[in-house]
Amino acid sequence: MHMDSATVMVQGVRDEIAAPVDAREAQRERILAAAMRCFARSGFHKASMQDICADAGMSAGNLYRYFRSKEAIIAAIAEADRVRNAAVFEILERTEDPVRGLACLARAFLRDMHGRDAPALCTEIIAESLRNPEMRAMFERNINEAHAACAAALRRGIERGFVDAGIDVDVTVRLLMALGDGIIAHRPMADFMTDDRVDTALDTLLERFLRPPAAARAATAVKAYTGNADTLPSLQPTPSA
Amino acid sequence: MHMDSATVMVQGVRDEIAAPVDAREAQRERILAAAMRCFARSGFHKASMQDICADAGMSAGNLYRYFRSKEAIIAAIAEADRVRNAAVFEILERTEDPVRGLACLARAFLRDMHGRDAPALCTEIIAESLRNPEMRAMFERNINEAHAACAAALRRGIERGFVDAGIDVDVTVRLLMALGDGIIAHRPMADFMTDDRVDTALDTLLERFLRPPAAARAATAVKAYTGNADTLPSLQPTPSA
DNA sequence: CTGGAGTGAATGAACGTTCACTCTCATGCA
DNA sequence: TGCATGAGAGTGAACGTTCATTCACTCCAG
Repeated sequence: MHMDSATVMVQGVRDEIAAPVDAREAQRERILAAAMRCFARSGFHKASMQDICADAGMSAGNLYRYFRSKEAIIAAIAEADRVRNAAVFEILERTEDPVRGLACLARAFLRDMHGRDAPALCTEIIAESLRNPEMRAMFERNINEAHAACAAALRRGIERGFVDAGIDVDVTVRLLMALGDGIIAHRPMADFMTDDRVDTALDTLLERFLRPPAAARAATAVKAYTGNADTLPSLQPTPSA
Repeated sequence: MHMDSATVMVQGVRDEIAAPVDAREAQRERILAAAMRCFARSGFHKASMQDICADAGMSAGNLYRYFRSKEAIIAAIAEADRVRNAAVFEILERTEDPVRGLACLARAFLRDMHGRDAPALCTEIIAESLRNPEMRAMFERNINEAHAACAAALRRGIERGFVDAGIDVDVTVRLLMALGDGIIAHRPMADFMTDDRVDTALDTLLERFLRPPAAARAATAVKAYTGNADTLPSLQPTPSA
């Protein structure tokens, strides 16, 4: 935080300090990568600082020059998770039809959460959030951002006739998030949950759950979704980029 | 295990040995209850045996007379969880329409998983299953039982026209389980997720996701679901009970 | 020669587990 | 009845280990 604003303020002499700052940041990220592997392998509390040091190829004393404590490392990981997630949720703002947007987002989310480490880490963060108040505050901030983005998209979709006006938007959004986190946790334990089968089923679920019922759709002037489930959503051109 | 079969074999003289065996079992359950509180509060690895002893009102030495190790306590808790879950999934076998059966099951499941401890414990078990192979084996046995029950119910429902024949049964089942576990984890962090709002949304989701599409339904001779979402499923009379 | 990068042994606390011990009480024997 | 016996319930200090964290130290570039 301090680093970031300092960097901006001295941008004119960036060359003088960029090297050391970047080196420091690179070391921090090396430690974070090692910590994520260890935490995914053993959990926050069973993984020891010695494990992280060994994985990062670094002595304990040196590691403590970059992170004040184990808690600080955990917090940094949760924050990195938040930033990465926030990026994924921007898909919704660039998509006209929120149902297709959610399907696209789900694909991106599930692709991001592949591998051995990501699911274990994600689930560990949630489990820890249910007991550690500081972790919970962090996770809630994360999830409230995502919730706001999804809810706004759904309400926009309702106005434009893409989405059933009868749904309970807040509960629906949280149900979909719960589904996402649940899939992340369950997928590594079921080898038949391949990407394409899950994608197809999720498409069907989203289309049927969120679309206005046929009767209501017929009565609506706005033409709602009529394409097939395999088409990617048509992205709106983004004015700023 | 040994105790159980022994008890059966000497049932004629049960009075002589019933008292000590029951006392032992009562102590074991007292320890398990304490351990569940501690594990829910701090997680499997951060909760210490001293914490559990204090919560159970018992010395460390005595506790080890009832459980060989901390791992053994964790295993016993996971097993108890499995047994309790298996009971809930029997609802499906007593219900003609699996969509209503799943809605009913979801209600029972969410009611069971209330309180402060149950969600934290359930999530902790899943998180631990993603790294500890022994815990994973136990959890997979648990979930495969449930999966089989759900999948059988859905296939039966497809034959009878209650459920869309086009769904991917295995993936759909696992998606619904993921949704359930996700709700358990998310609900404590969102106070608007009240029982009735979640139940209503889940009813809608299940009805729309699983029912045959309107076109297919009209072409089917079997009359599918036509009741409203608030009605409880009509339970079939169970021949054995 | 100064200051940041990096080391690794040392520290005290806390961990899971063990063990020598006491207490209680039903039973066997006088 | 009165007493010795021993098995099971329960205790809590002690064990060796591992933990997160610290610190006196070396190294090296500028």
